[in-house]
Amino acid sequence: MPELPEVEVVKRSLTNKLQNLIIKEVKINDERLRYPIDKNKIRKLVGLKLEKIERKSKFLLFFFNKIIMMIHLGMTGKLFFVNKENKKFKTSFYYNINDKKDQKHDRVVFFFNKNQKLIYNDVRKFGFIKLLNKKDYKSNYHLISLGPEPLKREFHYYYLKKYIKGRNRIVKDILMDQKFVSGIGNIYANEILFSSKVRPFRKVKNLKEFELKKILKFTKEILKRAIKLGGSSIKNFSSSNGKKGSFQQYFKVYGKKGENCSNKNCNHKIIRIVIANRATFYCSNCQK
DNA sequence: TTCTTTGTTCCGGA
DNA sequence: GTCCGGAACAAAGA
Repeated sequence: MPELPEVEVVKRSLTNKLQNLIIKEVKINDERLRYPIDKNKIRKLVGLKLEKIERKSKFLLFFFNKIIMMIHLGMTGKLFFVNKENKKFKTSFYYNINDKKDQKHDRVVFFFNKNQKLIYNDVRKFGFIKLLNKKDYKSNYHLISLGPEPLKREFHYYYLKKYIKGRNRIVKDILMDQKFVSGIGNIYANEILFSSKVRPFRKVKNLKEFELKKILKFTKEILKRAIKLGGSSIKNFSSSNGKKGSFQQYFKVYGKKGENCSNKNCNHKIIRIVIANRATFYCSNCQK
């Protein structure tokens, strides 16, 4: 579930805590993630200083001298920070260190100096950790074909117009296409289209200029607001007794099948359909 | 047992 | 060759 806003929140919070610390040990509990972890490469991190953390699309990039560690959280990947008092945090969110259910899925533990730890936890193991040298990084196939970052200036009307020219695809599909724009997944695609008042299965070639401009505007607005609110936490996050991201409180359609449309003067119910095997929610009255 | 969840890749057909 | 849509895949919980 982590999409651009959640990954950005993780990046910011970890930067505060881990920048300039040195890795002392890496413990692998389970290397069988989406791609098996290269144990030899990951051990080479020992002794290196974490210089900075960046985010590209939904990827986290941990820069060490000569080595870059790329982490993708997949569906259920989480990064926990554990401070020297042994308090465990999910990014900025407090967790119970003794929660055995959580610990079961701790796949990799990074021990830093000053008694700080970073834990990669992943229930379903769809995430991955790759180690790249500078050369691999430049040609990495995950990164090389990514479209622009939606919050940057290069994601603008003329780019969009040019990209969709001659394409016969539906708008929800293209919003989630990482080659078109980076970092948007199913949840935010649903929300963006609701705010833009565009039905998810409209063909991009049939969208009017004002509709395309709304999609651009709401893409930027919704992602920014979600980052500001600490991202969205859904499902199993609710069991924690600490702080959570709160954007999910502002979902207007995602997961709202059968509920009343949130727009004033609309008494229609939110519909759920499946597009390209993905749950898709919309209001047939408000979205044209 | 079956269904659901997601991002990504793969493949067949147009 | 390119584009598009659907299926498959990963794993685990309900």
